[in-house]
Amino acid sequence: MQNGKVDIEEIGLDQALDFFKALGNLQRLKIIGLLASRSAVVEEIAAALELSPATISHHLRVLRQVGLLDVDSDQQYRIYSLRERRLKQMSRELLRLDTLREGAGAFPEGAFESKVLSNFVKRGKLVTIPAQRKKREVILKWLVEHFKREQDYPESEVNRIIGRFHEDFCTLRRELIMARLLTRERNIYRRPA
Amino acid sequence: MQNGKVDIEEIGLDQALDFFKALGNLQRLKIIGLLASRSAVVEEIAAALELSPATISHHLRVLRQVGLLDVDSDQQYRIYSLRERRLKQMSRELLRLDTLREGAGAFPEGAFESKVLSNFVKRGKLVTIPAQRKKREVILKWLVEHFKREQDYPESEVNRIIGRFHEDFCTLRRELIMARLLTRERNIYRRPA
DNA sequence: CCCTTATTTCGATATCCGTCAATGTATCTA
DNA sequence: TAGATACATTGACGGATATCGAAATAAGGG
Repeated sequence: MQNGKVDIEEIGLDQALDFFKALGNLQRLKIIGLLASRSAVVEEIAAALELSPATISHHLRVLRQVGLLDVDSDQQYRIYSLRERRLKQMSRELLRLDTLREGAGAFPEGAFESKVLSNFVKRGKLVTIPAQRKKREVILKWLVEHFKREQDYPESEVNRIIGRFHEDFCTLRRELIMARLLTRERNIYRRPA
Repeated sequence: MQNGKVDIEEIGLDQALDFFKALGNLQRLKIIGLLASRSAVVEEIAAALELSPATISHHLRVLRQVGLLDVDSDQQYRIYSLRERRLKQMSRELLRLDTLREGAGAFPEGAFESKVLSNFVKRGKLVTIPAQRKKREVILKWLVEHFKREQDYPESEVNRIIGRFHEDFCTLRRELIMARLLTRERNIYRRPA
């Protein structure tokens, strides 16, 4: 390996993908295993795995492209060897959860929610109260947005606001309390901060 | 997870292969990333990745089969979550070199060598001395097998033994010394232990 | 019970990928 | 320089796999 070449690089989702793809193949895993004991030339590996040199050459290129192999030239031969440091580095850093999290993006807040809302809210009215918990949660969160935070509401006012969207304000008010989206003390309702 | 079930299992080459195959796919990597932030149901993931629920279900099965996911039932839903311990365990143990070494088998001592020998040795005679270093090494190792270890040989005896296989015993004798397969002190030759 | 909803399974299709023969290229030998 | 050797590359073929629609399954709700 040339001097001054940096061995540690930034690892993103693409790097991880290429790495796992490279190792997600039986022959390539075997090649790694073989090179873990000693370095070798193409024909040796081909003989060991009973594959054609062309195939081995192909696999070696894949492994080289993810930085797992070093190759030295000697006469006509190219001697492949395993970069153990790289392998260890990968196994350490590739599966760090924060890396995966940011690489994958996040749940689109609104993709599922907006679908539910568009299904249950027509022309500003809540047509039915979803029976399924996950959807009901979405509706309740949407409902509670019509309340200001840290402000006192008498029960009559709560009923009036909810009543704008659905006649059964009684059920919805109770659900909001159960979901802890509203609190009640001495018949005074608040939306917590 | 059920009580008493062992979380740590033996890891072989097949396990490693399935694991890397499972992660060697962009959508599945993204799913891991999503579930690293919070657990979710199939349709949420489908919405996040803009794929059909059927496709997500397929990917989730693959990830479940390598033990990366937990699934809990709630109402009609199945809530998938990431088994972080398993992920960490895999990243620690999967790429241990000794595991890979034994899983891959070793170089078949003789596959490459026997090919060289059959090419250069005809009816017990060495037809030519291979010019290429690797093949010459094979021939030299084969030659030195005709010497007993830890035994003194005068030069005339060395020449006689080598001469049984090739007329140019002079070159071969020198090569054997250079390859340290024989040693020479005061014109006495030995094959080291 | 019938209907709705979430998920899985099945079948079909398109794409990706592993493999090898043939060809190209560089290096070494005679 | 011609010829051999080791390896890389290309093209083609076949098998694996990702994807989705449709049908089956499961679990509730009215």
